[in-house]
Amino acid sequence: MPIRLSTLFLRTLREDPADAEVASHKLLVRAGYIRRAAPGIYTWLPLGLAVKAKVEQIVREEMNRAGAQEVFFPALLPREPYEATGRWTEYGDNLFRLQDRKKADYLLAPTHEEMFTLLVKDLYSSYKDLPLSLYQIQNKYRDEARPRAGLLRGREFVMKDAYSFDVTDEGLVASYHAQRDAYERIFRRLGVEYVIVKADAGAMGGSASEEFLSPSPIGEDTFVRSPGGYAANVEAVKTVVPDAVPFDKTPAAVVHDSPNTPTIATLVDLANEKVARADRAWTAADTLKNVVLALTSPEGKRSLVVVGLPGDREVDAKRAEVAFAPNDVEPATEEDFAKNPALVKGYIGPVKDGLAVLGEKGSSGIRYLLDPRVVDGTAWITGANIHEKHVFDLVKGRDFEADGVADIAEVRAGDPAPDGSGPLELARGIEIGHVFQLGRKYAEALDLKVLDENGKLVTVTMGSYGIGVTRLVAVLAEANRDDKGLIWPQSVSPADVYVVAAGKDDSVYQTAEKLVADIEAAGLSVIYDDRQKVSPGVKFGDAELVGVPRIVIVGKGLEQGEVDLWDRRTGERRSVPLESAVAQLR
RNA sequence: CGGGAUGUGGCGCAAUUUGGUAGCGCACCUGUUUUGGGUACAGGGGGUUGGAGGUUCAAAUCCUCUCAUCCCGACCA
Repeated sequence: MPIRLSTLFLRTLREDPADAEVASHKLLVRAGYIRRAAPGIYTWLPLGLAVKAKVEQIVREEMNRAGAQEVFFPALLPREPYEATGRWTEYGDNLFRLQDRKKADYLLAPTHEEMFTLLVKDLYSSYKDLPLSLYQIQNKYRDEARPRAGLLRGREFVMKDAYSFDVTDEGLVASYHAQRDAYERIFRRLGVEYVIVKADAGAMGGSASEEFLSPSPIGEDTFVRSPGGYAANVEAVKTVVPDAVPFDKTPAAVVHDSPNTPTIATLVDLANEKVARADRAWTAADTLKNVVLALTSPEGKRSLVVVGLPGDREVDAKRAEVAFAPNDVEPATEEDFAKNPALVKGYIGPVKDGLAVLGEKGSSGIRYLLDPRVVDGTAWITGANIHEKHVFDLVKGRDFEADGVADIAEVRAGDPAPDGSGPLELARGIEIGHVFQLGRKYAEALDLKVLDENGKLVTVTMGSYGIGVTRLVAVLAEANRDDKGLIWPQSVSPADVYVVAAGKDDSVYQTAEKLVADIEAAGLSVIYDDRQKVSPGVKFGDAELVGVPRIVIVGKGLEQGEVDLWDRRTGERRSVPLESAVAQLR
């Protein structure tokens, strides 16, 4: 049966909703696909549900083809499994927690690693049962601090989450690639542009991890890519280490007075004024900035670390977070400085009077790490650890050393790609999928073990694979639209064909009715605008807003025995004989 | 959590500066009209102006508090 606009639960809006910012959000609301129920929580109307079901079906088919089996967990879960893995607390405020009448703790699941792990543990106990891949398509709940852009970042959203279970590391890699391949097929079928970027595994633990990002200016994730095809999250970019340089011609380090130079900019100005060189001017890149960070371990122990990096670069908070995980990272506070008088704020450097200050062998004992660009032989202007004094030509490998490397400086456009494939450019993307080799973290925490062929208990290794289904609907809407409305790819359109009956004669509606039936008999689904009292302009406007890519207009062409085929994407309209219309649509 | 903005019928807005008892467009209902680009006309229903307290003869408007939403940032598989 066709979807009839005369009875469809739909009210299109002429104006953009005031609370919507991005185009996909405005259009999905205006065209009657979704309604906001609460911040970051949306109701799906019939048209929206149809699109969501199309996306889900494609995901389902490719998951099944990849050998994964569908299950369905509750969204409402008890606390205990999440307590066992530490995530009841680790998830923090983002977790929706609630209590039943007996005051027992529950949560609305933000993700289901624990439950899948326990389910497999519940039923399986032999290596013969593995490998195994399971998945579900289900609502997830995260109490986001700031939901935004409609479906893009909601507090309730639909996710396909899959998990693989293997005995061996090689098995895990195979399962991982089966999912990764399925993802590529899914996004190709959906017509979604994507790039695969190397990602950091973050709080999920485990090792190998890749993100599928859909490039978009409204994306929340910044990634880098090179002309040679390298792509990665900024967190995952490894800085290219320059070769060591000779320093036999570099003059000995000299301390200069540098009053009122607490910042890099003021220091560079002073250097050019008082310590001018013949060959070129000093720049921020000649200075070594020593940033003091406070690390807090999971046990709550606080310690300081100093990181030296070229003065023209800032610390990237996300890269720092990754580099120092599982510790929390924050800038050192006044209190930290007060407790460590060896650190002369604004004038921090690795040596004072030729003796090491920073580093575990230094007088302060504070750990000292360097940006990878600070290689042996490079000379720097840096703090002298004396108020209002800096040292010039301090050479790494000659005058100072460090305890190690900290690759936490910001990545900039033009930086070389780690694999030598050219200069990096920065781009924005929306995360639409994520594949992880989790390893044994969850299996260990929840004691998922099977007997191997020798009758020995071995811990299972797992992978976790997510696709944001409702987010994909928003991504598709964002990428497929014009100023008139949505333009769905055929693969997810709420119907295959949209038939507009334009006219007032009953004969127009009778003919359209027959045509709709014929189209459906040919196996295509139809949305049929059968509203008799609505003017053609309104019908055309709604057709464009709703965005079914193929539209058939039944109206005044009937006098010549013709109907119009209207391509929503190109705007092209052409008249064809009524009898051949169905054949042309197929 | 920090910064900014906004809360007025279902939706989008005006009236707030200068207090006088709420108005416009869309949507909705009735009738006539129109039917290939959001027809036209007439009539109609619907709002205790986010909430609480205060000032005043009188509060959407002024004051205090509070709640909510949106945007930027922080945060975030």
